[in-house]
Amino acid sequence: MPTRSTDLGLALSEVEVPRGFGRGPRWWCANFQDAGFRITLPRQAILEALTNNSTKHLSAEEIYFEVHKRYPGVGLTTVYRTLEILVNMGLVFRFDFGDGKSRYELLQGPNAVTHHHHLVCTNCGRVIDYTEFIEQEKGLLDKIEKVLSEKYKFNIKSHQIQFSGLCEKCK
Amino acid sequence: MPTRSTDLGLALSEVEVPRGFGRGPRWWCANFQDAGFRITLPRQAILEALTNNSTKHLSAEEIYFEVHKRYPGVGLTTVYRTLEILVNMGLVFRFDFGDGKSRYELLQGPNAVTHHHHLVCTNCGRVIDYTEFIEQEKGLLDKIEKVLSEKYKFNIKSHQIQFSGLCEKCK
DNA sequence: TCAGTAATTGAAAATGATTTCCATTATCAA
DNA sequence: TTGATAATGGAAATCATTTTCAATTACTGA
Repeated sequence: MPTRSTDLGLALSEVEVPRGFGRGPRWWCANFQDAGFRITLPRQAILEALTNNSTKHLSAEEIYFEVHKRYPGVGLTTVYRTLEILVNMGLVFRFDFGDGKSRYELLQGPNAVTHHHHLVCTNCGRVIDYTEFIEQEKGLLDKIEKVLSEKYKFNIKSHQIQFSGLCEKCK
Repeated sequence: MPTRSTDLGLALSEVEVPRGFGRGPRWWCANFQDAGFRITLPRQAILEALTNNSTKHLSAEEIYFEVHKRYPGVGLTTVYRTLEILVNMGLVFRFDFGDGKSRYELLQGPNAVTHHHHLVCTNCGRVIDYTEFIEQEKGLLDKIEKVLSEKYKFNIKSHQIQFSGLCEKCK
């Protein structure tokens, strides 16, 4: 049985790897070790949760609940700490839709979402990931990124476009 | 003397109106009254502070300090309440650069900034308002806004573009 | 001009997301 | 296997923002 347990009452199962992706469930291990971080069970659990929910915009607490389903020993503090590491490493992007809590999305990995363009209702908080104009946006954004990187000496890691307004119900 | 005082110890001075702008210091009064809100001294002070600092990205507390210089009787609670009204009316835009506090910028009025495109350092929090590519961005964004408004039945009020990364010092 | 009335206010308390503290536990290089 | 040290979880602390509430104020109609 591909399960092992620890004193904390955690259990790590093997993750199903979708066919067609070049990188397995532990694609991030090299990132961690190169940066001097250790591979721990809580971190594996958190990355598993992020990978399995890459199309959602989970908050830290929602990630905690998600992790908690399978690894009840992992604490909310560790979720926050791990997310900070992941954001700093550029593996995860932190969004803010104005509802007072940060939201997180995988930037790299087997289920990474690469397009972070949103339509946000400022009243009810509904978020739509729109995928129209990807190509046109990409062309312009790449050009802008190149120019800004050089002019302002920034090492640009990501970008976002956000339209805000009122959705049909809230108008 | 163009100053009057109240029981709260407030003092409202006349505001210098820059020549060349079509709208005076009270351009927002109609917005407030049409929406059923009253014109009060604290609200005048807060709009004055926003107008005089339109190129900065002030937090609620910074706006409070700014207001406090001339109107020491105005409380932080009122600053928050007024900002919420202004954001809902579309006169002010609320940003979040990831440092845990919201930032506010005038969308309308004599000193309004219309271009909300930023380059943010995720380490030190430095924010650069870049003005390159305004025309090209505008063309594409207007087109996207039109299509998204119709498709998703949104009443879009504003947009933002944000590039995140590390500045020269933090690399 | 002058109340009457409901909106607005400031201070203090409450809230809620995130961080810090610290004693315990787990990872991994030697 | 072991020891140094990184990582952990729970509790407490922090900090931005919101709520509560009694006092004050702005605007309405007389």
